[in-house]
Amino acid sequence: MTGHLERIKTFMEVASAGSFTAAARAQGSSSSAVTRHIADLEQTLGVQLFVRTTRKVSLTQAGAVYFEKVHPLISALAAADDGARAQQKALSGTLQVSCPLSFGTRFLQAPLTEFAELHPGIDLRINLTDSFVDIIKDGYDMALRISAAPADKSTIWRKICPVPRCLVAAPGYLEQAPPLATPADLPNHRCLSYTNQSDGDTWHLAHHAEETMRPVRLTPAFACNNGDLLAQMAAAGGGIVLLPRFIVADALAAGTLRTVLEDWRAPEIWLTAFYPPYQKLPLAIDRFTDVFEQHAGQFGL
Amino acid sequence: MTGHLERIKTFMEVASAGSFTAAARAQGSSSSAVTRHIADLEQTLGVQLFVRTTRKVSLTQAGAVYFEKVHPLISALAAADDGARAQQKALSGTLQVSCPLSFGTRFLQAPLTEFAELHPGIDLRINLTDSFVDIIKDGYDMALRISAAPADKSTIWRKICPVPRCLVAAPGYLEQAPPLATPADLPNHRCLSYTNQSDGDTWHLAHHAEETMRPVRLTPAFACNNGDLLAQMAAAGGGIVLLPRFIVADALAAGTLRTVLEDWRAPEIWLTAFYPPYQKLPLAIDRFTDVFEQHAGQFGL
DNA sequence: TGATATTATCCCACAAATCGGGATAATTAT
DNA sequence: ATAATTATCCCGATTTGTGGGATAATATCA
Repeated sequence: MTGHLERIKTFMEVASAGSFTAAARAQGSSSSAVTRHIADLEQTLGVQLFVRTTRKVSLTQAGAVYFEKVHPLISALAAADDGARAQQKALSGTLQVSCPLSFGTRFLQAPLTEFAELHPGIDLRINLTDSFVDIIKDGYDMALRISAAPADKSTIWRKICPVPRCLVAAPGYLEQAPPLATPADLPNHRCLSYTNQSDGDTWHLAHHAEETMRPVRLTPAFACNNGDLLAQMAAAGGGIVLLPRFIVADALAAGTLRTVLEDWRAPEIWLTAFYPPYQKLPLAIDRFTDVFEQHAGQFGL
Repeated sequence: MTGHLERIKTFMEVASAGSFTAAARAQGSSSSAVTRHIADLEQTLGVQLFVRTTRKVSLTQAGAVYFEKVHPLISALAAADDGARAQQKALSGTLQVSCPLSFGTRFLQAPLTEFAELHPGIDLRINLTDSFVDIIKDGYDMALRISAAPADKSTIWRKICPVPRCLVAAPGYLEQAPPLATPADLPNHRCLSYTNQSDGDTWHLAHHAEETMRPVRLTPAFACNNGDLLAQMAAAGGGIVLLPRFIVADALAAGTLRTVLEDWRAPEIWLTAFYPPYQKLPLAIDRFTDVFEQHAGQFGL
């Protein structure tokens, strides 16, 4: 029962050549193989496909009908194979990318525009969200994330660049707030926590180049999974917040926020690209990563 | 490289089931077989079809495209197989039959009409000719012939019924002709020979129930490959002719021809059906033979 | 957080299918 | 009549495929 397709191919060869031996030659096999292929096919179909003497081979009516039906199918199958082969190197189709919202609205336009110009055949689908999508289940080709240590073992990931963070608060808040000289003072403050990663209610801070991080448990006054809204809350005097610098850069320049505890640093977090566990990335994904990384140097994080 | 179709089937099974082991169960094989089928397919296509961890299996974009292309093709292939299977028992399609002209014009209408009523799905193609067609090359499903001993080894044949022959001449011819008492007198006569079979210029005759035939070499006055025309020539006084009785029956009744040498008989010839060298005849051919044989008893040959 | 269960993959020995070559019988061409 | 071509059959050898167990990874559940 195995090798059905090969038998059909032999059948088509014989039908075209009009001879078993000619088909064997054309196929690079032996005449016994051809005989058996046809015999087996006739057996499994229960129909005689050829009427044959030792000198003449001719399609039966059933054989002719079968040939007509099967011929375009085999061609289409081969075409499907070729199409699949081409897909690996295809710069077409769709490219589904997930990206954090705050980051995407600030930095994605330039690389996207360039990529779209370079590869107009690719249909870019960008999903801006701050939640961690299931790359495999939801069919993403790439997911950009800003996180500490990629622990995901079911994906491929690649660090793009570090994302500096800083502690900020509104000048108005600080004026009326308790003193703030070291992280030990933080529990007395209103702190706004980012609730996407695991534990937003604990900050880890280290002094200068000190190695070990010290955990600081805070009493959250407000929690949100979006950095921009956290920054707005802080600017409105909501409290202290630990955020990527790029999110608060404008507010810092405008003076609506200012940094606190500048001598302390939080653990490094990275802009990281996650991919489905391909053994070899399709070319389109590769190209997108190239373009994106090229722009990453100019983000000024 | 062999077993491509089986691999594709496994691929489709996995794509549907969303799991290798589930596909293995559904297919009645082992998970190792499934793994290898997919791996081999990916190898030959050069594309990763599934993105998989030990817990999740998901189609890649290339895999999804391949699935969409391949799915209808596999179904169509299976349908083609089923179609071929049905052909053996099909009472549809065309039935190409060759038949001698003189015979066909006299006896074919009734069985054809009945068969057409019984099997309206079959497209009957009757070719009336007195020459021996190449059943295999010209794609006939059946060829009726009137001949002595079927020597054709590349076909299947089946005797339907004997076709009595008789020697006849016009009364007008006989009045002015030399005496005719035994075959030995024939060389002195004008004889009309039928030139389809091998040797029309030699008649073999035996007296009564005598066993051995005696060859009589004649001097042909006219030769033709059509019995009706020979009969007309004889009726016009052209000479003596050896013809199937059914051809001259009307002329005998009308008196335009009468039999001679009634005590002598020519070798038996048979109405015979020839078929392509099928190992098992398709049902449509069988049915046609049935109807035809049923009528053959009433031909009154 | 730790233990359990599920899963894809790898490895290995065994079984099965396939192949090619030679022999055979049939048939056509010379 | 002879030779050449052809489909088929048979047989030994090779290739291929398979299933079961082991393994590593991962998700689920307590």
